Amino acid sequence: MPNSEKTEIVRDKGPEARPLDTFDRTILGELAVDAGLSYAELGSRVGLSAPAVHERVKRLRATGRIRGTVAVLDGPATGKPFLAFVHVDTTGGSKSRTFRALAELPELEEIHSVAGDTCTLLKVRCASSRALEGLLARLYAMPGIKATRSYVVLSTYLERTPQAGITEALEEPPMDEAPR
Amino acid sequence: MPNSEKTEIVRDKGPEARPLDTFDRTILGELAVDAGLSYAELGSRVGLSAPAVHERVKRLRATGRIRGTVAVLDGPATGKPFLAFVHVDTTGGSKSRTFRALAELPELEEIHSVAGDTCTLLKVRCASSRALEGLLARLYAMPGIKATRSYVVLSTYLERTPQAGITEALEEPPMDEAPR
DNA sequence: TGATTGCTCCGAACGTGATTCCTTTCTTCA
DNA sequence: TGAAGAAAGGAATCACGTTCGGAGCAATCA
Repeated sequence: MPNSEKTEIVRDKGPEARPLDTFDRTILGELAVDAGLSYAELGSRVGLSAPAVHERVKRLRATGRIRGTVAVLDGPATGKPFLAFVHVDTTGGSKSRTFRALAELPELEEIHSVAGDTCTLLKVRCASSRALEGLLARLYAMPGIKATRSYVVLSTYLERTPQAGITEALEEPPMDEAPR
Repeated sequence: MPNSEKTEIVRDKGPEARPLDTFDRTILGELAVDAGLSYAELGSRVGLSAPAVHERVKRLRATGRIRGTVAVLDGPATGKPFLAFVHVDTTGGSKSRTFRALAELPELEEIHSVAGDTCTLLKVRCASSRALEGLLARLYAMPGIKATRSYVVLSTYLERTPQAGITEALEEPPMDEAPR
């Protein structure tokens, strides 16, 4: 199972990283689904030896393609069966201070600044609707919070971390008005 | 590093599982942040020996508290810098067929059925705004899709998988109208 | 109160797999 | 055509996951 750091630090290449060949993308695809694979198994799936995939995974970590490996907890099974998305309207003000305070709560899973009819989108997972109420109360106690609109999740059909695959077909020009 | 299965199958206790003591919750908290910890390191952090935490992690897996361990990929670094949430209005119809088709796309990260002024909420990560356009085009080609409203993410301040912690204070009664 | 049962923890030993080293091969550039 | 760099494979080493046996502890029941 691909270990975190532990190997000597490989200098972060930053933006000068190469463009991800097929091997890399296959490795990423496998690890995004199950990071508990042995290098031998991973190697046989992508068609490389264990040391070779080890080298590539090390590089994928060093270049920031892999941010880390985590255990995925089950919300309901760990006491937080209640999931909601909260749109927030804010008036100007120091959003980063507010966000930092929110991020302290383990109930907050995502905080995005979005374009649309609201400013901010939160993903909240908590124990009950009462806990959401408590969270909203805290929200309104913060400066610059104008309004919220909550979407309570009734059932979840899919929930996963970023995947490696890219559907090329989505990029095709939608209209046939010859770009040039 | 906590391995997946591999150990003999421990009978899934289903709902009869115990209520998660402090050790369990600490272990979950650590693994939700970094699943690459060795059992020895994990043990020293929670105050147990390696075999003891191994036993507990095995149980946490068997009882479904831990759904799996995955590598967290970086969207921009893997070619998908564009993130959006799409609210979808559907008229009755077989949603599960539609959802299954959508889940095939690696661009789809989340599909929730929600309560509110829309029916469904999608989280989409793709290569560009054009790809989102292509995805919306596919959406409208599906039966029962009435309207969509998209929120394009400008910047992400927090994004993580479910955490183990629970903020008890959120559960406190919001009003002082003595329940009894 | 005392004995028994079950559970969980720890120390030590074992085996597997991660990690490294080195050689070979392929590609690229002079 | 020759040289240099990168990358993959094979083998060896080493760390860690995993198991085993025993001890401590709490709860149950006689």
